Amino acid sequence: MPIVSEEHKRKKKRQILIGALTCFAKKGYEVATIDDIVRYSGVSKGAIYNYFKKKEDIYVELFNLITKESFDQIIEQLKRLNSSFDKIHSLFDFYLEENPSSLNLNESTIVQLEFQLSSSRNADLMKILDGMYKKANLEIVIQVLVEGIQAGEIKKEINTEIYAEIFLSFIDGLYLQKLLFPDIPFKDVINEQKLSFIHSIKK
Amino acid sequence: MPIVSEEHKRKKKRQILIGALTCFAKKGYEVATIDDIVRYSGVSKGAIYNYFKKKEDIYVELFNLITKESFDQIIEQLKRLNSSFDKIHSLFDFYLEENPSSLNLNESTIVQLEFQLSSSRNADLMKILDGMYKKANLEIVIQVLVEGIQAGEIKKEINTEIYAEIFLSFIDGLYLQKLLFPDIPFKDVINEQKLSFIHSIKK
Amino acid sequence: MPIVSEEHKRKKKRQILIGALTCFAKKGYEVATIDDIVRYSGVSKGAIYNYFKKKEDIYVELFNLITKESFDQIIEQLKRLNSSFDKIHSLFDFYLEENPSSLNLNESTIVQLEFQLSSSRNADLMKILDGMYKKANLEIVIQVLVEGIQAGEIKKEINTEIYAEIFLSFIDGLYLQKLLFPDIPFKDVINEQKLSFIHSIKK
Amino acid sequence: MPIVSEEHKRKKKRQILIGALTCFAKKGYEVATIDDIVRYSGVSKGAIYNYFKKKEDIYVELFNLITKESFDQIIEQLKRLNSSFDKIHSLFDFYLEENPSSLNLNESTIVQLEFQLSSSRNADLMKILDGMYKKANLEIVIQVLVEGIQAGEIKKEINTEIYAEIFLSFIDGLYLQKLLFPDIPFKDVINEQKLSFIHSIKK
DNA sequence: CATGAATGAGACTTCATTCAT
DNA sequence: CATGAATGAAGTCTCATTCAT
Repeated sequence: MPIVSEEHKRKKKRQILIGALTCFAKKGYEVATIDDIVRYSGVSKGAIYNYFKKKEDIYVELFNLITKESFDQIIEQLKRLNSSFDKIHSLFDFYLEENPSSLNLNESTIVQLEFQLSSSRNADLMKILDGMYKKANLEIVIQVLVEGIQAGEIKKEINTEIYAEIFLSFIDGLYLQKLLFPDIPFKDVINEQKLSFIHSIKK
Repeated sequence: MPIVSEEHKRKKKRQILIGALTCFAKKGYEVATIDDIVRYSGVSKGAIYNYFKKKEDIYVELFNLITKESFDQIIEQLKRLNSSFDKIHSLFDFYLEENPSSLNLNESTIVQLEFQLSSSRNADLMKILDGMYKKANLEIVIQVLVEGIQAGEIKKEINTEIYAEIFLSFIDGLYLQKLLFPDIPFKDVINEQKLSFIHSIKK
Repeated sequence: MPIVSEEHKRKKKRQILIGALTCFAKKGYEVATIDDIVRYSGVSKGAIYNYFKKKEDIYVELFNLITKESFDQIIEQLKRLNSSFDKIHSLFDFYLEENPSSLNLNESTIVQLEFQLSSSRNADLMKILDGMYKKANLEIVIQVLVEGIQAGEIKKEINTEIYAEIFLSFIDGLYLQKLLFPDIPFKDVINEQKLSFIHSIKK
Repeated sequence: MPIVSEEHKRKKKRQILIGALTCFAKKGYEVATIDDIVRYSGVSKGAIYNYFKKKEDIYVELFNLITKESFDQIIEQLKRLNSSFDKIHSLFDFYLEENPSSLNLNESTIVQLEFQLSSSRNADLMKILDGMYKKANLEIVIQVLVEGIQAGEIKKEINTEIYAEIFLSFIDGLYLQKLLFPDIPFKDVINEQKLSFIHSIKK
């Protein structure tokens, strides 16, 4: 099989990462074993170590993948909208609806949450998260708010960073709540907060 | 008749739990070892196993302890206040300020977050969390809102559960954000969201 | 069993080292496994790691032990002799006769040879060997020669370091030859070289 | 008829062996990996396994190669000399000077030493070494001594085998010492031993 | 023949738990 | 009850060897 295309390599890596996603989501990074990933990805142990030098690297690359894919999707989604408020609606909705990514949203979410926790204890992970996350999340929201101000739709007095933080805190927290209490009517919770949020920033 | 007093036992258990709190906060439940707890608590390994049957039991009891102490404190704090809005202010502030508990707040917070994540993967933990957490958090907020409605300070149309969820999601998320970006002006973020929140429910 | 005497600990360590000696001698450091050492020492895997942080540490401590024991024995043996030539005879004989140490001489020899080879490839090992070996071997021989000069038995023109090197090279090489060709009459080889050596340095 | 010429095969094999020589010298047989050999030889892993059935075979053939080349060189060198003492001088000098072989002497030396150690633990290797080494080394020295006796230059009472052993022990040991203490003035050590040796056998 | 991706046995090491003292 | 040495299952990772292309 050797002398294999770059394409093949990328596919194999993705196959491993998707297997790892399920494992890490189900059991958590520490508890999930390489053998679990072997089982879920269908890739042999040796092959996994051809693509990743150590378990942690799988974790990091998986986080990058998840973040990048959701980032791309948000960007795509926002491009199609004009009004800032539509965009804000869209942001609120984004994180909580199934989307067409090949990555399972629930799995991605829990892995992302755990990665964030891990990062708070590990300087190396933190650096990665800092680079990825800030761009991928904080900046997007700030950008939407800034555009809204420029378009005269949003009050210019508001501190965009603070409102972006409010938004992200709410979303992150909602993820957690959803994990814990799957039965709560999250749609309604989102809608109420959405209104509240928009009301606070609307001109 | 026990050979050592119940009092002594309780003290020893607490000593272990406080050591464990630091360990779990610093490294996470899976990575922290019993030997770490030995080091941090000053209690020998054998003794630890006299008080707890397994590592997980330490985790569960620690979570109970943290939850109970913060619960007691909140209740205490709320009792001293009359207006519903004062209580809501107080709730917002509670989680983010140092408080007089013997338990370190930052440590408690990260352990609680991790426990919640663990719960979402482990039915046994989930049952414990379900019992504790709902009471200790959701119900408190709902209770404050209900009292506010009865006192005529808060709109009676609002769905108290939804607003309690909004509150908790925001707080949980803020915890995470704080772990990740310790430099952000959280006081301001809280104040803005506080205003937003109160505005939405005020009569 | 805990709260155990230092004596007990030293014994256990020695038990492990003696097991390791056999394993390393039989298979070589790289090929011998921790499980081999478990089998030969009768000490469980976990216990071994209570006494040694890693496999290499066993190797190093074993080398130290072998070196120290043979050093002590040589010193003891030399102390009982007066004439320099008796001492030189004794040195030649020392390495090739069974001695009363609890350590098997053949095993010790091959482990020492391998350790020397390893050292030439590993700076850390080299440092250890440099400290131990030089003192333990080169210095002893030089000392005997210097005393012989002072006593007027040995020519004062000779370079003691060079003759010590000749002696050690011969002995080291003889070890190797003995491993390879156990049937050769080593006693005779030693005797001839002994005469030759003494002749060269005798006043 | 073979698809590639025997000549090509021999060249490729030699290329692999020379790469392996560097690897085994640098890291030792056990620690050096096939991938190391791939890197150093520039021959792909699959190709290596076309020419050698297993790693050990590379080791054995490498040892054969080294031994044969040095054997040929010594023979060549000795042929040009007449006096037995010149030959003995030449033998002493041979092992410690750079020579025109394509094989690096230092690398060859350490690989040879390690191979000898390995042999003492492995009957298969021992058989190979027994065949090669005895011819290549012991016999050469004996032959020179015998010729010296016949030529009336060397005492006829000496046991040639014993003196050959003395010579080889000294050389082997000197190799080891050189690895361990590269700074020692080996030229002087050799010269002294040379004189000693010749003095003992001279008529 | 050449290539290098794939395989999995097996190495080292850690750590929750037990138990002799 | 307290202690910490002992245990061994189980995890991560390496690497000789195979084999599809």
